[in-house]
Amino acid sequence: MTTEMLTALDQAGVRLTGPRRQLTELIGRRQGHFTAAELLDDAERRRLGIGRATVFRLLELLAEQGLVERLDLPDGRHAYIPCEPTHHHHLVCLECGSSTDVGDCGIDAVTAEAARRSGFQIQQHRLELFGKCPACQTTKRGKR
Amino acid sequence: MTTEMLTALDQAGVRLTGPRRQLTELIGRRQGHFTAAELLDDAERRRLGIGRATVFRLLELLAEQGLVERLDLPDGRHAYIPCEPTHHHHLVCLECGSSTDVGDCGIDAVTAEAARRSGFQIQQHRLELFGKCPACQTTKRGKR
DNA sequence: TATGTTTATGATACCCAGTCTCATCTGTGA
DNA sequence: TCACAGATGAGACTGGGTATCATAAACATA
Repeated sequence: MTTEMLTALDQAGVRLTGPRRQLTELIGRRQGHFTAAELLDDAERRRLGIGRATVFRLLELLAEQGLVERLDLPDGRHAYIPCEPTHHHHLVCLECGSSTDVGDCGIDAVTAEAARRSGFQIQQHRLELFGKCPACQTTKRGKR
Repeated sequence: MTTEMLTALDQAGVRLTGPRRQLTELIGRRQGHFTAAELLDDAERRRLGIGRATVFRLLELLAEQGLVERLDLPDGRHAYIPCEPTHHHHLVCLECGSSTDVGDCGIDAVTAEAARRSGFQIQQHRLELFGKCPACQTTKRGKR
């Protein structure tokens, strides 16, 4: 995944700097969603000397490329989640934080129906699903 | 709407204080979504002497009662929107900020399908639709 | 391989939304 | 009208994110 991100950044015409390589590496090691603060912690723990601003700048870049998405957790926190740059929705496990992407699942019909009822022209939508992943269902306890 | 909010607050067993009456009044005057800062501005402009904390406390209270909902706008800002305390979704006009509630529109089928594909147990979902309301479609320009 | 330009960087100050604390005030039930 | 739990405002604080700016590093070119 790290390599995917790096090639995507390269194609976007930005420089492949040390900090960017290291941070994508760290993102690759994480599974599930993570907050900017967690990523920054990772970097500090390894004494990479990477600044706050650089972390946010990279996340913004990755978000622009659709390689990462900002997520609003039900508890109000913000998280980032690595993903494929196609339109999709996230299914987030509230216990362990892991997530899966799901494709359309018929959401277009829903937006069309809402548009019909309201007269709105719908330009974008956001659907986030929260629950319990298969692993956490069987273990009865979250991994984290 | 102001009265609805007040009776709901009363039934929730909290006190109907001056600041709460004034703030629900201000919320009633606004149409569409508003940010906490805007509400605070309203209060300051009228020299009501209402503190930041009180505004946030009231919004939290109203949110608990389902009379107001927190919304994450596409630009990342947070807004609040007055609404009925039943499960529904919001359709928000990106031009004038007005909004409508829409009922289920078949979203349950979508979440069921996503659950089937992923194996997740879905506990909650959030669907937000953004677009252009009928009025803004005809005027070609936003009201705000 | 050296160079020069352009982009990225880290430090730090800052901004904004929201929360916490605490002494004071006020709604409300008796 | 009184007593007191609950609400208030001021202001400090937190946490996520941005702006600024002098310095450093990537990389196209020679």
